[in-house]
Amino acid sequence: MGRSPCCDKIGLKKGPWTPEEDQKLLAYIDQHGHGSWRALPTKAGLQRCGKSCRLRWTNYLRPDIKRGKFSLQEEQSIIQLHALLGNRWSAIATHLPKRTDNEIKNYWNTHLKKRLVKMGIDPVTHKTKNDALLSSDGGQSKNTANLSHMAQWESARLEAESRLARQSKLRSAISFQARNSEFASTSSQNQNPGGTLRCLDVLKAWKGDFWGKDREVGGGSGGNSTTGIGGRDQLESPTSTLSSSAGTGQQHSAAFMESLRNCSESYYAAGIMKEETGEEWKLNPAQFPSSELQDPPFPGMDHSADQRVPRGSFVENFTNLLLSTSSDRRFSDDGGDSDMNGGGDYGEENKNYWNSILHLVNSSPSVSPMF
DNA sequence: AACTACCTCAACCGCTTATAG
DNA sequence: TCTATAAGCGGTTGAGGTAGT
Repeated sequence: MGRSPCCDKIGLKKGPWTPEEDQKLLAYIDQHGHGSWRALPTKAGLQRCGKSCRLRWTNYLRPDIKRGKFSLQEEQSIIQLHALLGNRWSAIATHLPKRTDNEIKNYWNTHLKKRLVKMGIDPVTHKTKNDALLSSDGGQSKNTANLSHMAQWESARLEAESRLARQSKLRSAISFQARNSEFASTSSQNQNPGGTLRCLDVLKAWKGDFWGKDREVGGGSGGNSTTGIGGRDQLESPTSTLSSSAGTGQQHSAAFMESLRNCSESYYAAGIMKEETGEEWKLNPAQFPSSELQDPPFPGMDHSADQRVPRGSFVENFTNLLLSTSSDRRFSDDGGDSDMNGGGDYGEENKNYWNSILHLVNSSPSVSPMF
């Protein structure tokens, strides 16, 4: 399988973009959408490869990118999501809709990682040095295995969500031409920058699978989604409709319409609106067998029934599981725990740490304002 | 002022995955 | 099923900026 020559082609420019090039790219995408990135440079009159154009657009020119300093909350979000997802920058970026994966990655490597190291926390494992020593005792293989198992499951979920997103993007691209005549610009919509509205909130999907959907729509019991208007719970998470009843779609739409009043890009809004109301995010059972999404081999869960109701508090179980890897706490199958050997202040710290991660993904922090 | 070391981040590289034919 | 192509993603690089000496 031969690799395309990309920028090695003679005559293609590399390096920093000039304002003139930016203008050309912006003007072209404004008018036509990006379409095929490979074909774009020729059509737009740019001496660049398509890949370079795509990166310039996604990382810099996209109109909805929030640039500048990261807020404290954004920093916390990144750290916590990194603890959960690792170096999955694109996945992390979906939780920080106005930030690009590249920006988050850079910020992590240049700021946050160093800060964690200074604090004595391993930026890879998110464990303190003490914890690393404890782990080396070797008495926690079971809990570590559980955590690993969960991480693998989460990875599988991310991949599945990713597939779904790509399919939806494709459909969007197809419908783009039709919408193009109505809207002056389609660039944001077509690209769906950072998944602003389509954020693949796999973690919420996960939560939703276990907790049911009444918390997802209109409820927003946790975190900052207090108004129900313009909040991510209602707007951007495609997964929020994955397992909800058909009736919730209208609720989504209503909340979404409300949020549109704050949206300066009507074309953008309309494009997504179509998808929200058009059941774009409904699961295709053929591609997502229910078992794939609803059968996590997770301790403490009752897998026997169709409605997989956790026997205990899912958050509690999850936190305990995570915590157990550092405090040698056994995790029993019925959600209980026993043999609390270590912990103390340190265990409490860890519990708070991981609880904060869960809180983050459950409550859709204030980093999520849509526009 | 001049030099050096370090930092930041836009951009590139190359691998992986998805998709069309 | 196989192959070629396109796109996405994460790791890395290097030019420009800044702080320290």
